[in-house]
Amino acid sequence: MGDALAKTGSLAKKRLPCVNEAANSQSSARLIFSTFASAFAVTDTPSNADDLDLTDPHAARRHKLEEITAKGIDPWGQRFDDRLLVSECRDRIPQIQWQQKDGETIALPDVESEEVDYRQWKADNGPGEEIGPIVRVAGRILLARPTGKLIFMNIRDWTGDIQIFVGKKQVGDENFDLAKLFDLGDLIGVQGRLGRTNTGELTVFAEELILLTKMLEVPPEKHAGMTNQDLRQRMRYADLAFNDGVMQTFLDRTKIIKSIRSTLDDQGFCEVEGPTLHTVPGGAAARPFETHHNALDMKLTMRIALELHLKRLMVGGMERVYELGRVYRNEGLSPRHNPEFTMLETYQAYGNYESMMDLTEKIICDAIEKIGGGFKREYNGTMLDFTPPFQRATYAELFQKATGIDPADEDAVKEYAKGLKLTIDGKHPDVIRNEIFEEKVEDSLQGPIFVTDYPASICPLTKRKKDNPEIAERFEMFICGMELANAYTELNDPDLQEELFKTQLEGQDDEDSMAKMDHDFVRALRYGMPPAGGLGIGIDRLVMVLTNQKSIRDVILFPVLRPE
RNA sequence: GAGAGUGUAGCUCAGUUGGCAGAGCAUUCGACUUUUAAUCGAAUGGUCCUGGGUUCGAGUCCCAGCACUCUCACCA
Repeated sequence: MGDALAKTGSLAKKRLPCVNEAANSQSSARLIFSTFASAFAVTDTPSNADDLDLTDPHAARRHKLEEITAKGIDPWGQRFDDRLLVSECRDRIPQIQWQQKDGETIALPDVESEEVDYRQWKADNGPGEEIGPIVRVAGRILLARPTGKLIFMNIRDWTGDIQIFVGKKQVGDENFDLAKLFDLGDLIGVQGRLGRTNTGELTVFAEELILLTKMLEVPPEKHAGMTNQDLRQRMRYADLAFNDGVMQTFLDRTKIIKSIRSTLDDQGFCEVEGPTLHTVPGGAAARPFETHHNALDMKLTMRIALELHLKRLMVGGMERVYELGRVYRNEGLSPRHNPEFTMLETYQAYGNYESMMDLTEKIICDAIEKIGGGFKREYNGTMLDFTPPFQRATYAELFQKATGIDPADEDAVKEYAKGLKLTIDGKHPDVIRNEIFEEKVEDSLQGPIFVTDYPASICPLTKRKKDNPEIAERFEMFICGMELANAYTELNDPDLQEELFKTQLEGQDDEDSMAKMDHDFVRALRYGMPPAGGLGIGIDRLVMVLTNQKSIRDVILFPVLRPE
């Protein structure tokens, strides 16, 4: 072992002019690299090679890194032009054909099918040879099956996996020696013919191998992957690179968000960016994160909602406006809560909560069409049907159905609350009603379902029903017990709004209340905000439901974690 | 913030009544030119989360702490 190292060491000095003919041959890149190689060769490599424990996976990778450098190959790669994505290789499958000796080409049989034995088929249709396009692919090595003078590898780019065939005779000694220095997780480029192996597997038959980047860490277990939740989130890069389906979930998230924007844009909505630093944390009932502005020496809070600034813009005449952005709430974590999360809020002048219901359906159904999978889809083991229109029911109906009591009967409600061991002292009747509702109804709403017409006093930013001031024109949409959307016919009476800000709801602490006085907002309303419908959608939760992920942390790339 | 569970090799996990620390994958060496989580043979690899305690002896029992997961609370 020591001998081998000594040899490669001297080799490095002899072969300083870059011998990596296989790599990209931009001469400037080579020039830069030979400087790199010489710098590396001069820098003393560990001399205690005899002590190196090569069965330590990390040490083995470091050692291969040195051997690669000693060959004059840049282990960190160069620009790699004209490559095809794996998905594009799949598009070229029809170009793989069988050419008989007389020059006639015939299509391959359905090699993917169980019944077809491609090896036998070739014998029956021979003599001849398989032909296919020359392709260049790049990706991360996920699996390797070396069989002597032959190596099968599976590489992955962000569109899929493909098999690589490396034969010693086919690629030549130099390429083959390089391939033997590849480890699982390395990023490589391959040029070769696209074809099929005897077993019918789509394969790039390598003619040229290029190391694009060496991986120095050890990959997770190749079958089980990285299952530890904490590690997955802490090292999202490894989770994305090695765990099946993770990339797809996040690409779907992007598709969903793009789809939401395009649905709204198509209907004439205008996207804006409100401030994330607020002086009054309004628009929702939540504890804010606090921060401090040095030059102004004042307290600022991170926004907990988008609402009040979007409504100011409605006053200004932006008749259809939305923001799709991050809000921050200083509260507990759970599989459904992350301290920062993405919300859509949108407002439509001259609409009401019913226009928002239609819009919600459209937003969700459009997104489903973009990511595919149909309106009937599974979430967490239950089948959900998103075929519009979604189910609708009033708050009172659902309350009555679940509890058997009339929500208008205050005494009966109080008795029921006592039965649930809820504390009712000093609480507003609507607050008690709502606690019962949350306890008995919400969790059981499989949905998607719109719950409409909430008690007015728990909705301080909502317009009351014309014929019943006790009821607010509001809906919430639930799926699997999760609240996904919340919409109002927006309150635009400045005096009533000011009144609602002033009167704290009975039984609610200041910090629990939505009713935080925002004088400028009330002034804005006095300038005249059109009657409007407003809608908020929890984007992370929507993505959870549409991508069938149980935890919000599986749809947020970098959820909040304690430091390592 | 409360309760329950988990923490053992780089990764995934076993570990019996308290009695020498185990497997698979990965890694290293050997064999193999159409493999499919390749296979076969051999080897290497440990702060058993941390700190105390009980004991002749602790991965295992007790106490405290840390981290994660789940449930609940706050909340969307």
